[in-house]
Amino acid sequence: MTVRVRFAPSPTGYLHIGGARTALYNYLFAKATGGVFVLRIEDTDLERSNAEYEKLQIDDLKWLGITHDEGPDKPNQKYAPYRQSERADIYQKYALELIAKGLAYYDFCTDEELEAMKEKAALEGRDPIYEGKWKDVAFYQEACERISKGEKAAIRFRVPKKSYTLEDKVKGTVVYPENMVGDFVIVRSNGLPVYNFCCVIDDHLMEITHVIRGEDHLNNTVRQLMIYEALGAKTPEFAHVSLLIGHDRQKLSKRHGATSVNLYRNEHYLPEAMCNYLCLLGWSHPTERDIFDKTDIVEVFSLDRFSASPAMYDLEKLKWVNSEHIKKMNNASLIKLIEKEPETEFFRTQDTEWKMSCVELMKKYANFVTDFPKLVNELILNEHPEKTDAFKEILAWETTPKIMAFISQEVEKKSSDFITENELNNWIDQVKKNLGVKGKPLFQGVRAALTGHDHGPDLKFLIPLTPVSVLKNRIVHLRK
RNA sequence: GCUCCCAUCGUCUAGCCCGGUCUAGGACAUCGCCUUUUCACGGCGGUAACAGGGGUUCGAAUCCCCUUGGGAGUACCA
Repeated sequence: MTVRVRFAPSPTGYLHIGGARTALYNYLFAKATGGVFVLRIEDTDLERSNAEYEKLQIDDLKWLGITHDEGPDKPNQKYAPYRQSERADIYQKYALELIAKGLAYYDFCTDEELEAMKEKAALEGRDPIYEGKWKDVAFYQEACERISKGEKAAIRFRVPKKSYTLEDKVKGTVVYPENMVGDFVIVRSNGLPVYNFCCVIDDHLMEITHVIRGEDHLNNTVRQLMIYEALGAKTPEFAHVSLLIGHDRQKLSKRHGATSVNLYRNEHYLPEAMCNYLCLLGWSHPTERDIFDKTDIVEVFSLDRFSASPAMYDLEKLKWVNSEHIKKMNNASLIKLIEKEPETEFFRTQDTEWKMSCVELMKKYANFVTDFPKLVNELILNEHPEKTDAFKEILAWETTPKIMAFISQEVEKKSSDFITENELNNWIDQVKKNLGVKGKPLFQGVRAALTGHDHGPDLKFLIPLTPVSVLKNRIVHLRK
C-alpha cells in the first residue's frame, strides 16, 4: 500500500509558519516512504476563503521546496477536484445517505433557538451540547416533507452513545469519553458542508493513509472517527504534532509578529534553512544532527521522533541555522543571490576573483543574505566610518598618529585600483621596522588607520578588497 | 467550567516505549579562556534542567497515581 498524505490549508490568509511545518512533515513523510503528497484546499467557508490566498500559499510552499504531487493546480488527476468548494455534490450525496440510514437528521432550529440553548447551558454550568430537538426519528417524515417544500435545515450527525479510542502516532492512546460532543452539524442550512465532514469524506475518497496535522485538531478527531465509522470507511493513521508557541507560550499567531512565511521570503531567508529549522521544532534527528537539508532528512525521517510537547518558535536559533546554511553554500550560488539584492552595484561590477574572495570572507560574518550588501557597504565602501570611542582610544595611543601618517602617505602614492596583500604586509613591516611598533599597537593602529574600526575581518583579506579611492577618502576623513 | 493533550538547562531537544551504562548528552543563547604578531573568524571550557508529592522496585528522568503548572478544544470556523 503506498502512503498518501495531504496538506489541507484554508485559503483564508498567508501561509503560516505552523502550516509550513505541517506541510513539511507531510512532504518529508511522503518522500521518505515513496508515497504521494496531496494538496487539498479547504475552502468551505466561502466568506473567509479567497482564491488569491490559495495562489499565495502554493507559491510560498514552492519557495520552501515543499512540492505536491497532486493538487488543484495540476490537470487531469484521478482524485480531482481538490478544492472542497468544488466537491459540494459529493458531500451532499454522502449526507443524504447518512440521513437515509438514520445516522444523521435534519435540524430546523433557528439561530435564536440555538443561542438560547447555549445561554441556558452556560447558566446551568453545562457544556453547550445540542439537546436534540429534532433528533427523534419520529420527525423523519415531517422533516423530509418540509425539505421537499424548499425549507432550509442543517443536517446533524447523530452521535453514538459510546466512547472512542484513537491510537495516535505522536500522542499514543487517546480516549474520548462518551458524551464528549453533542450531535454536530455536518451540513449547514445554506447547503454547505462543514469541515469535519468534508475532511473525512475527502480523506476517505482520496485514499489518504496518514493524517499528519496540528494538535489543535486532536479534539476534532473524535467527530471524524464517528464519521468514518458511519461511512464504513477505514480510518487512516493519525499523527497529531504538537503546536508551535510564541514567547508567551500561547499558540503561535499573528500577534507574535513575523508568523507568515512570505515575510521570511521577502527578507531572503534561505528556504533550506527555514525548512531545517522548522523541522527541528518538535522533531529530532536520530543522530542529533541539527544542520541538514531535505535530501539528508528524507533518508532518516520517521513518525516516531516527534516530541509530544509544544515548541517555542525562536528567531535566534533560526538566525543561527540560516547562517550555517550560508556557510555551507558554495560561493558561486551565494554570489548569484547577493546580486539580486538591492544596492549591490559595486559588488556586481567587480570581477569574479574579487567576488569570490569577498564572499569567502563575508560569509563568516553574515547571518542572512541581506547582510552581504550591508557588510560590503560598512566594511569596504564606507568612506566616512563613525569615529567610535574605541577608535578614539586607539588614536590616543602615541604610536597611532605616526602609523596613520605613514599609511596615509603610502596610500596617497598608489595609482592602482586595489592594493595587494603583499603591499599591505610591506606597510606593516615598515611600520614595525621604521617606527618600532609591534603587537597590539601595530595591528590595532593599522586597522584604525585603514578602516576607522577597532575590530573587523582579517586585514589581509579585507584591505585587498577595498578600492584605493575609498581608502584615500576614508583616511582623509579619519585624520580630521 | 467541561473534555483532551503536555511537563528534562532561558530556548530547541537526546534519554523515557524495553527501569541500572545518567554525578542526565547535544545545540542555540550567554559567560570565560586560548589562538591567530590586532580583531566580529576559529578552538577550548563554564553557568544552567529531570515541576512537586506519593507509590512500585534492590534500583526511577524512565512505570503507576495525585497535585500543580501550561496548552488546546469546546461554532451552521478550519
